[in-house]
Amino acid sequence: MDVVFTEKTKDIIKANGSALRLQPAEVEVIHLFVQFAGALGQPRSVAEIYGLLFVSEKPLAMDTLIERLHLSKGSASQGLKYLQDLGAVRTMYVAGDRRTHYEAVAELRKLAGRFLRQQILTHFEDSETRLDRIAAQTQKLSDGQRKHINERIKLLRRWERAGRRVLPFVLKMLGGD
Amino acid sequence: MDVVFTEKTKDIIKANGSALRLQPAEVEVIHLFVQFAGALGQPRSVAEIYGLLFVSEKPLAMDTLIERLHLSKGSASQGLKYLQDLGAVRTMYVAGDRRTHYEAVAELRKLAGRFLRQQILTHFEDSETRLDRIAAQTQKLSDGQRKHINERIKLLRRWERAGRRVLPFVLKMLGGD
DNA sequence: TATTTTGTTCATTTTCTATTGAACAAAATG
DNA sequence: CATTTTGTTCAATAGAAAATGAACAAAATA
Repeated sequence: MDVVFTEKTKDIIKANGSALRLQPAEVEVIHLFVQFAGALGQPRSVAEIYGLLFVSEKPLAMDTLIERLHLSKGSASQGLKYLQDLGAVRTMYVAGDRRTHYEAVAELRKLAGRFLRQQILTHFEDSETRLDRIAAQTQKLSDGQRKHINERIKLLRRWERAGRRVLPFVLKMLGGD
Repeated sequence: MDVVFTEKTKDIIKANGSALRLQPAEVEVIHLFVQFAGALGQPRSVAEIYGLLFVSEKPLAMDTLIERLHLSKGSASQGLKYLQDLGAVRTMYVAGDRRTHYEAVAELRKLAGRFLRQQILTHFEDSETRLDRIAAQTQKLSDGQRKHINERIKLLRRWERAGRRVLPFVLKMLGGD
């Protein structure tokens, strides 16, 4: 008796070669990233993509991610774009396959650096300008208030500087991996 | 002719004493915190509360926060509880007023320390256990896969240790303010 | 003890974010 | 050049998180 595959199964086999179902160990690693992403305010789908690429031996194409993680095309496309912009994923060209393949960038220093820069440093930058603007708006306040608010502005300036100074240090400590 | 206040106006005056409307400078400072909170995934109302306490000369009662920020009772109550648990706000007892008054804790070290501990360190802790569990689940994988996944686990362990080591350093650098 | 003040809790609603999937585009294939 | 493959974009939807306000409780006050 011939073995007959449904369309869907054939597609899956064709696209993936083998190993469709996520292995328990893979699920766990992905789950780890999903949790951590939650703490950092990153969307689940992005964490799933990064997680699967992280555990996978070889670079994966978008189709594979979609099938194995049950993502929509849109999520996969956008998630990969986001990760690429962040520098958390890089593309690899695989001979004889015209699909773009992705692999996880697994260097903590790069990851943390990019993330912190994008997420935190941005805000420092425009807070500088904003603080100047605030300092110019304190005339209408009572004496006590004005004095106090100016102290606060100074404090915020110090915080900002401290934050800036810490960053390169952190990156150095996250060093070689 | 007598001046007659509506109930509402009377209440406001009674509760607040003066200075109901937020000053532009105050709005700006609050806005700064709101933005930053966004980057850290904290709710707007919490940032508003902290922001107003931060710019205010004197500790404020919940009523005042509700009126000046147009918060609901629920948000104010929950927000203050959250900030207190985080150590970002402390209560002050004001003579002759039985309402609890709050003031912002404005020491960067304390703020950052508590926040990082609550937000990040927690996840490190249970990832430790989880990684052990994953390591025990790699038998069913192909040789290549298993080898690769074990490398990844080692890497994650190093990341975790690096993260832990960085924290006290950061706090020391955020030092005296 | 009745009333007011102060504050919490939590079910419901609102608001915001992430995800989906259809429509579209560009390139490769036959 | 029609078709398939690969991928992007974006309006609509689903889902999650935050805010609301009514109900309740505890303590102070009259």
